Amino acid sequence: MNTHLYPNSCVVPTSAGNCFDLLTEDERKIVEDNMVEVFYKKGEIICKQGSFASKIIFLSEGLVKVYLEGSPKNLVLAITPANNLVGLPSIYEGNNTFLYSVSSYIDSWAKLIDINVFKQLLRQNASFASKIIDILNENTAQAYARFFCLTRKQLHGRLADILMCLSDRIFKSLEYDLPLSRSDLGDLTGMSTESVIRIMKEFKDDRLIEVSGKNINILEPERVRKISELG
Amino acid sequence: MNTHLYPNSCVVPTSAGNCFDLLTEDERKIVEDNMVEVFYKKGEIICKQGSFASKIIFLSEGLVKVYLEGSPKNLVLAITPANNLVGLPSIYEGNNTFLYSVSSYIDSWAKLIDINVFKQLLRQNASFASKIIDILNENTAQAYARFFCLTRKQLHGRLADILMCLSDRIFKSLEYDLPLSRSDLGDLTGMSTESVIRIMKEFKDDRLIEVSGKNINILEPERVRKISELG
DNA sequence: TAAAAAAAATGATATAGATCATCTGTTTTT
DNA sequence: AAAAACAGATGATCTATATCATTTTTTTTA
Repeated sequence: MNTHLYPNSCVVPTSAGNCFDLLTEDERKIVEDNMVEVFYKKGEIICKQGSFASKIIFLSEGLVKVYLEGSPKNLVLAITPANNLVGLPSIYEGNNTFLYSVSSYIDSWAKLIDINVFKQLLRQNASFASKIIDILNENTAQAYARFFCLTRKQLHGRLADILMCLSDRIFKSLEYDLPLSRSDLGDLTGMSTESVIRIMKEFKDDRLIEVSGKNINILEPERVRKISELG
Repeated sequence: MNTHLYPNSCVVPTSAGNCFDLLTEDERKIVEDNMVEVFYKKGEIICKQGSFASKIIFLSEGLVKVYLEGSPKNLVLAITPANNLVGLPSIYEGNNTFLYSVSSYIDSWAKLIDINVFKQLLRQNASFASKIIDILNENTAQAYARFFCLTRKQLHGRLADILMCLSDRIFKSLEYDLPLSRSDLGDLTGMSTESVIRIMKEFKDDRLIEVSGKNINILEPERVRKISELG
């Protein structure tokens, strides 16, 4: 048994975009009527850990990070691209506060849905509830993979994991313009900014990737993947 | 913001024991008819990560660990006492294998419920589904707390966290006979056996705890809690 | 377009915690 | 009851990675 069962841990695999298709016409109308769409500038906080959770967040455009607050360093649980739900764990009856904070990496749009309306839909529409359970389980699987990545892999593996994850799941291309700083990457991989820079340079010197400024080009995806798997 | 929002991360707070109360008489009958009760000796594997998940596990008696397999070291996600459901994430439609392995710390009894029957109940009984969502969210909150503990706290904090967690949530007493070896504790806290022993000795020398063999007595719970909070 | 601020880069140093080696008790197994 | 295996304990050493200090480059602001 090795670690190759936990690749691409930074982000949830599929989108929750179509979960509302399972609602009836009437139910969709209720959602529409109890929803506002809000714009967030790059870097803004969308929800704050510990605050009262009155909304479920559907990210319609953008890219956000989901993180636990901690001093001196936060812990990034996931990065979430467009068409995903955020804040689902706060529908748990015993806890009506946000488990985590969410902030935007880039300009983003979110639809905020009233949490009581959402809960009511869960109670009355079992196939919708079933779909939400699927999404929660996907999130759990991702969190476990990430948990494994950050606690069992070392720096090279963690950075390789993130680079491939961004390529596979966010940008869907081997070349991409990273909207994150090296310090953001450090946050994401649980390592210091300096270590990110050093290991990026190693990867560059080994001709695994090409880096110029914000542009990343993965030259040897299979070798990078190997590094991510071996930790 | 500090870490005191994530205490007691080793184990899920409440029990799932009563979730079946939300079923109708007929539904409960269906569960009974599609369930077997199995005994597991101490140390036996109850389910194996990656294997086909055909059952949901309800632990009726005992104490188990839920872990991800990894070489050279596994990652313990949670320890779960009696009256809890295990294996819920495998009800996710896209993935019918166990996300994790489960093995018993002590002799245990489990009721194995057919997964398709379970899924059918979710689809037809929305308040049952809603309760299962609550349980999943509780598990998620616990996993995040543990994630934080293992990635942000250092050894003293992690060991203090486990000792208090066992006291608060499993044994419900400041004094308890630990059914785990020092090496199990290392697994649980993500540290080496030697470090567990060394830090236990420090706690003992500081008169925070009393240790004789398997017996642990927490003399200064508030100070131990403080150490767990400060990392 | 100059000045200021932020991000990236790099070398030197420090350290938490693992690993290794060894020893002593304590259970299992034969 | 002897042998073997295991759990606990302790000191010495090693290493991955953080932290600190400084410099260079890029971006933002005035």
